[in-house]
Amino acid sequence: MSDFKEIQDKWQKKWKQEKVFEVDINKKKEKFFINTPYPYISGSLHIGHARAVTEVDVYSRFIRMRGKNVLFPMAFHISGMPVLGISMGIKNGDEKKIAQYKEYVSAYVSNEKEVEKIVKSFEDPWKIVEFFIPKMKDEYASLGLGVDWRRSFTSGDVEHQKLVEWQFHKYKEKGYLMQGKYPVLYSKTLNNAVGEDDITDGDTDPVEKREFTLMKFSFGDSFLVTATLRPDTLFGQTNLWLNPDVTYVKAKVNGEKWIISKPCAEKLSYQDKKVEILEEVTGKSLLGKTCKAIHKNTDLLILPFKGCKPEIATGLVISVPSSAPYDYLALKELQDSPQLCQKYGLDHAKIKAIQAIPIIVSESFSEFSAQEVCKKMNITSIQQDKLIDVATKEVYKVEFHTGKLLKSCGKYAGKSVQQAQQLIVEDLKKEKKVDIFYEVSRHAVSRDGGEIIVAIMDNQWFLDFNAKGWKKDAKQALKEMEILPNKYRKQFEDVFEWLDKRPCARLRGIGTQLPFDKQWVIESLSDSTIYMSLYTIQDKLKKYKISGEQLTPEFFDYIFQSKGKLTDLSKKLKIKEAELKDIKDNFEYWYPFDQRHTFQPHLANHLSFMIFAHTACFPKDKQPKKISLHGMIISGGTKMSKSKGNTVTLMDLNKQYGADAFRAFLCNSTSVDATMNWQSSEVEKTKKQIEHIYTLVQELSKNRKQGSITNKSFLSKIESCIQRATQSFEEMNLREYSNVVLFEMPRVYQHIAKQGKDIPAINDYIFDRWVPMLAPLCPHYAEELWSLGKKKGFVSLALWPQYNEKLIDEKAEFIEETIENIAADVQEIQKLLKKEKMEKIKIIIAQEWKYTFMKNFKKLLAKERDIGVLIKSLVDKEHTKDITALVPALVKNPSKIPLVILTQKEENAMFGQYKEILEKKLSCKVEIELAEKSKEQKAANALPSKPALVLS
RNA sequence: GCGCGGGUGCCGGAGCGGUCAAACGGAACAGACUCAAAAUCUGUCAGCUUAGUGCUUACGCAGGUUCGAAUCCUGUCCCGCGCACCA
Repeated sequence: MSDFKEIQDKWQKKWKQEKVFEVDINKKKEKFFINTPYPYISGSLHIGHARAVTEVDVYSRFIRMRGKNVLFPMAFHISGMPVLGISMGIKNGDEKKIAQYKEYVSAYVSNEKEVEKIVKSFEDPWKIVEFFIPKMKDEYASLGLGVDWRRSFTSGDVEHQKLVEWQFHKYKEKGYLMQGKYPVLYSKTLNNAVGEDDITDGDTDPVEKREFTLMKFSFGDSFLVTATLRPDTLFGQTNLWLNPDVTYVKAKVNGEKWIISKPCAEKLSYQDKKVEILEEVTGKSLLGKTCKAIHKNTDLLILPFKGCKPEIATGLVISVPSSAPYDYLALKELQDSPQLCQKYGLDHAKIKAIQAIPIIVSESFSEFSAQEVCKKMNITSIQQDKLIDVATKEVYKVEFHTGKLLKSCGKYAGKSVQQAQQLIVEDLKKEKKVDIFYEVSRHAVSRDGGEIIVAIMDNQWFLDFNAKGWKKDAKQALKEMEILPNKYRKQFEDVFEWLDKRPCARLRGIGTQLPFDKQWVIESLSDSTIYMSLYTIQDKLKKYKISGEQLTPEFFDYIFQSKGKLTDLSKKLKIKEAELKDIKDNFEYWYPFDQRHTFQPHLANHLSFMIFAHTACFPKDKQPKKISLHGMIISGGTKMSKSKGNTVTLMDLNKQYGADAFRAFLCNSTSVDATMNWQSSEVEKTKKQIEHIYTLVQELSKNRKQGSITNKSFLSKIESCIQRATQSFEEMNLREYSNVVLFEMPRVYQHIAKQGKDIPAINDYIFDRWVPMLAPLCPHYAEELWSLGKKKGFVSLALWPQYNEKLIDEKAEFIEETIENIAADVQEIQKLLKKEKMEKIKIIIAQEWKYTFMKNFKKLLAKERDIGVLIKSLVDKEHTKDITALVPALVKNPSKIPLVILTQKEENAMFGQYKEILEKKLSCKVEIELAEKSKEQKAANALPSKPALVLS
């Protein structure tokens, strides 16, 4: 057996040398442009990266063999934070990152000193890109991809950047961009917005932004400002909590005097507020005083609760003892203990008089949910904070979804909690009694140790998907697009419906600057929505040495939108007319792309943006034609991750299994849209299977000669294999296709090979078909077999076999099956009889009338199920008894109706023909007789294609 | 919570109104080949039954529609994924 590695390298080299996959305009052929999202540079590639490209490759190889001019290009994405993050990590001496990248680099470079030098150079992000891109190309190529690498680029290349600039000019012209306020996670030390990977443990314990409602309680010339997540409990407020040990501040916030915690004052200054601290106010000094309620004309007592933390929100909390377990317990503690009140100098009687106000009932709680949940969970003390947190969540969950406001809530009575939250905040906002404050969901720090808070950007750039007409255009484009599988269309529609505004630029990261506001960098999902168009012209831009300055908006207007005049543009940009025309011709020939194949979770973001972007930038006839989606990939039953150690890189893959085994496993283990589970033991089996096929085909190729094949059943089976493979492929059902070439074909071949007849002709026939059929799946083995079989040219460029429908012969297959069934039945009976030797087998063919009956019955059954009616219409006087017995049995078990119903004569002839074969196989005499002439009792049991058997 | 997808035999995983005890693969068991093993091939692989083509219980759970449901509907439990600046 030849080594897969050797074969793989040999053919990959040949493909490259002979430029097999470099394609140009060919007006004689129909073009097919397929692509998949460009991968992000981040180190070694793993099998997760490989799924989309491999599926595209297998499928596109089929399309190519069907005679189309196939373009499969690929590029690389480097925008955004990750590359920058790597380089910053290395610069900052992040040991984990340095070790990780040393490992990656040493996979390619053996000299340790050299490795160190290279990793050090990664302090410049471009060095990372420069180092990894060639490696990634090689790794991709090792999968046997038919990529036209001449058209490759990165999202940092000038051509790409100019394209994106043009795109954003288009957005601006159409009014699809807007600026506004936007809350972001923000590091105080980095002075910048941060993402998950900038935050310590941000990936494992994500930080969310929470929207608090600030309520302003009048207190002399100032306001005591509390923060709550439950504005719906407004009417249950009984008092105010603050921490007696904390020193608060009085601060001027947008002109008003607010009493809040010190950290809060600082945070507010990041949230679009003007803040000036006036003086300090101790918590103690406020205890026992009152402030004005905001929803009615009463006073609220200010009471101590040590659970109020100055770091969270304002450090002041409004008390709702009916719904909030903390409030209920804190109040109860004071009410139960005159001593405690005395300690704080409070009037116990006044506190004792405070009563929880019922405001909400829900599915599982009464109007005193706080009290109830504490009782249920055995919470008796304010000290049990872990339990109280759980209780609070539980109450909130139930009340939020099922709660209704009671009469006590004035005009909000009868509203659901969800509705009330919105209405109350809206109304109070009008009266200027509330404000909005954002807080992080947990204490978090950025990697340099700085605190994470929420800041409001007030000139954030947004893509406005609701801008005039955009959605309508996108929906229309979607309508005309093919979605595979189509079940995802509805999801697209839903996503389109809720898409609103999306921030599209950031203040940091690698990428293209917003051309009209250069402090912003276009965000990395927004800069990768129309780059597929660049594939059509990138090689020409390089060939004609077009510079960045020449790639002006007019240039793209002309190429992509046919705006402007060739002669004027040529003069202006100093590009030769012929060159401009060639570039445009290329775009016109290849675009739009025929298919984009990608990961299903991209649907709600990338793919949707892509459709929107295309409607904004390209004419109607250049919209994407088809989107196909694949499922995710897991390893050993769980998500791949470094920490689990179950990541399989393409380098591992190449060492152990090789491209063909991987391709076969990928396509065969599951359907395209389902989750694929990588299990090395299973891959091993697939590898064996393809090696087995390789040996088998190699052997059979040695004994070939054109000739006629008498076995019709065999021909029929192979022709239907081709038919099935072809049809499956057309629907991109790679699994079914691979089933046919990996399992069905060898089975059929081995079955016929055993009969030992017409072997050279059979070998010749199957070789010509099977090898090309294997080529999309296992291109390396297929090429090798093709050349071993002395065929000319690349099988990758050969034509896909045509199937001959006329040879697909249900009857022939049926006959063969029937004979095999008879043989099996005989052996079965023999076993039951424990009969070692048989002298004779009598095959008794059913009575003639049963054949006509069966034929009629089958026809009738298609539209009639009523047994009574069936009997009535089928019965004849002679066979009443038999028919009344047969009909119910056949209705109940239609599997007894033969697939093909022969005539008695045909069946008799068939058995006559196979008599000798049966005799040989069963090694005894075979006698055939018609039931009409038989004296055997069993003769009555015979049915079409199920003769009665009598052994002796 | 919202949205989407899914729960099938020892396992992976097809099937999406009748030919379904359920494709295909794997494991397991028995047999052939072999000195032996691997590979390969053949058979068995829910249970019972039988001179064969028969019966019963089965496709998360509970109901329903239908002559007929793994497949359609309703409810219910469980699992996975996405939820916006993150590529």
